Parts: sequence; C-alpha cells; structure tokens
Amino acid sequence: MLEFAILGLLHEAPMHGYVLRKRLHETLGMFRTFSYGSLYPTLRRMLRAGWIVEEPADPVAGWNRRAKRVYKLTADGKERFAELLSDAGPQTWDDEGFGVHLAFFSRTPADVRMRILEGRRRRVEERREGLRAALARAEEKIDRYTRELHQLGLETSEREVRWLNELIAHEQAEQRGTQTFNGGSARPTHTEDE
Amino acid sequence: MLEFAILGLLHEAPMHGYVLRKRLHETLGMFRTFSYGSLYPTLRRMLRAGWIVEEPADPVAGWNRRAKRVYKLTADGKERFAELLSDAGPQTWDDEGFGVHLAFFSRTPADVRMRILEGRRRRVEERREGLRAALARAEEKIDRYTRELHQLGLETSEREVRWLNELIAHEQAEQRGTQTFNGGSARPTHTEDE
DNA sequence: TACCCATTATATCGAGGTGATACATCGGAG
DNA sequence: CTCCGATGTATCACCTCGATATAATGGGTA
Repeated sequence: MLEFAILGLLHEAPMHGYVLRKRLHETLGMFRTFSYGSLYPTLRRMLRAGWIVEEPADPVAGWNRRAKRVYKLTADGKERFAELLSDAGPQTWDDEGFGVHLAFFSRTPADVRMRILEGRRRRVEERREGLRAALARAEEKIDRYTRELHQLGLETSEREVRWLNELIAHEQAEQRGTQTFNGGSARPTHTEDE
Repeated sequence: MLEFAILGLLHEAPMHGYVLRKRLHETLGMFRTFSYGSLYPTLRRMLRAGWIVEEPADPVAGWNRRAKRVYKLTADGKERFAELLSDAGPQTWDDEGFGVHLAFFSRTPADVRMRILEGRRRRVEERREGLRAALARAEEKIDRYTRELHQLGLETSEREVRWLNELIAHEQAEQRGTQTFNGGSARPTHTEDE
C-alpha cells in the first residue's frame, strides 16, 4: 500500500523522502499515515526492485551515509504503478487498501474502479450482516456497551453501503454516457451486475 | 491489546490457545481478529512475564514440543488485567484500542470508563475537524472521489460523536444515581467536564 | 475394522508496520 | 552569533499478519 502511494506521488515530481512523507500525510492523512520507520525501508526495497532511483540532492558533495537524496520514478516504476492501479484484488476491498486506492481513483481505469467499488460493497455488506446477526443472536446476553458498539457499527456499515451504491450508480451512468458517445460497439453494457 | 484481551478471556476459565483464539474472534470479531502468528508469541511473552502459566492438557504425556497446553491466569495476571482495565491512556482513544477495551467495559471502573469515552470523543472530534477543514479548504482542487470519501468520513465522525455523547450522558446520569444512594460524600460531582 | 477427513491444536517464517530515538544540516529571529 | 524549529536520513525493538507446516483426535462410512 505504501509502495503504491509512493509511486503515485512520485508521478507528480521527484522528491525527498521527507517531503514524500508530508505529501503522503496530506493526501491520505485522514485514513492513514506512515512512519519513517516504514518509509525509508520501503524506499530501499523499491530501489532494489528498480521502480525508483535516488540522486544526491547536492551533486558536488555526493554520497555520504546521510546525504540528502532525491527519489525519482523510473520507467519500470511507472509501469508498476499502472499495474497496481489496475489491481482490483481483495486488498482493495478492505479499509486500508480501499482508502489508499481511492486517493488515486481518478487515474484508475473505469472498469477497475467499478470492480473495486463492488468488491468493497460486498465487504461492507458482509460486515453489516455479521453485525446484524450478532445483534439478533444475543440481544441480552451481550454487554450493553458491546451492543451499543455493534449498533454503531451496523449503522455505519449501512451508511457506507448506501454511499457505495450512489458512487456505483454514478459510475454506471457515466459509463453509459461515454458509451453512447463512442457508439457502444462490441460489448454493450455487459459487466453490469457481476 | 492482544495481551489485554487474553487476560480478560482467561478470567472466565483456563483455555487452549486455539479456543482462546475462537473466543477472541467471537468477542471482538467485528472490529478485530488476531492471527496465530501473533497469538502464540504473545502467549509466550505472557508466560515469561508471569501473567499466565501453562499446563499439559494430558498430564501423563507431559511436555513434548507440540504437546497440547492449557493456559491459566496467575495472581499477577489478574493484577495486570486490573491495571490495564484502569488504563485510560491514549491507546484507548484510537479505533483499535477503544473497540477492544469496550468489550470489557462492564468490568472497568466507572471513572475510567468516563475518561476513555471523553478521550475517544476528543479523538473523533479532531478527526471530524480535520475532515471539515480539508473539505472547506479544497472544495474543487481535490479529486471528486477523495471528496466523497471525506464526506463519508465526516458524517461517520459526526455520528460517532453523537453516539459518544449519548453514552457519556448515560454514564453521568448513572453516576449521579449511585452517588445519591451512597451519599455522594467527599468529592461531589467534580470531574464533570475536564 | 479400516479409512477419510474436518476439527482441534501448536508452531514458525518472511514481510512489513509503529513509535521512539538518534543524528545532522540549515535558515531566520533575537 | 547563537539558539531553535524545520528539514532530512536512519535505525531499533517490538508487534502483527498471512501463509504454511505439523500432528493428534473423533466421527461417519465403506
């Protein structure tokens, strides 16, 4: 997830790790923050993988151990980002992954967006049903506080499902729109309810 | 947090790690689950600390490496649990800690309950203000999807604050009730709005 | 009886995250 | 000129996850 966010941010411009972390915090701040303890190790992993390169901020001074560095996307890194953008796998359903991916949603392909939203909806519906069941099953056996928390969780899930439904409807409308314009050739409106 | 939950559950009865994990899942299932990869290491940590002891499930067979074990609370473990129950520190404000602590709320002292609820409220209010600010500040610079997510987050925070207010009011009413009965001696109703 | 398989049960590994802390440089306010 | 807050890189101990390995047990069925 961190890798994904870094690739996305470096797409804008090369940056110091420090700046990266600040931008990370601005972009995802409300759902997620990452510490330096994960940032720097991740950057080194990405260097090894070849998604990014580092350059000394001061070319004259060169490479001391704590020299300031600027990180820069490589062609492979861009490819990797595109790959991750098109991933609608299970990680993108959960709170963590969904939040981060959504931050780059306007860059992800429409069909992938749709699959992510539907996956997320399934996830939240499961949670909602779990909470409903827990509340129905127990009713008085469970702790008053736990019941209240379950109740809150249930309402939160219900709200999110409604929110997702609206987003999904909007996406569908948009897709129909663009399809009308470009003629809606080979596969008309197939992947509606998968 | 896992340690806390384990202590709480072992309070009921001695258990196998496996059973512990199932009970954990039942009790906290909707907010949190723990994997074996953290359960067994945590149990060993707790053994070393002396909060629990292990006994062979089959006393005749004794100790092979993979012998079945039953974990049992010690006096120190009970003390430790009481200590954790009375902790209203910052960890108990965040999603994770708050959810877990709430599962044992009926066993936590009334004043600690209050401090936890108030701390949590502060936390959620901060988040709410952060989201409000982000929405106001940007309004059109940010991604449509991010804005929607912020909107959802904002409403969720608002709901939770209201939920907390109700719980807190209920606690206060209850405290006034019991105080009336036992005479409300030395410090009347001091810690109302800290 | 013999066999199969789901459940019960313990254990470890690599990968990745956190919070705290250390170290270093730089620019501006006093 | 000196102190301090912001910029910047780095590491540590500890914790957690998901996947996987290993094995005993008990019940149903061939």
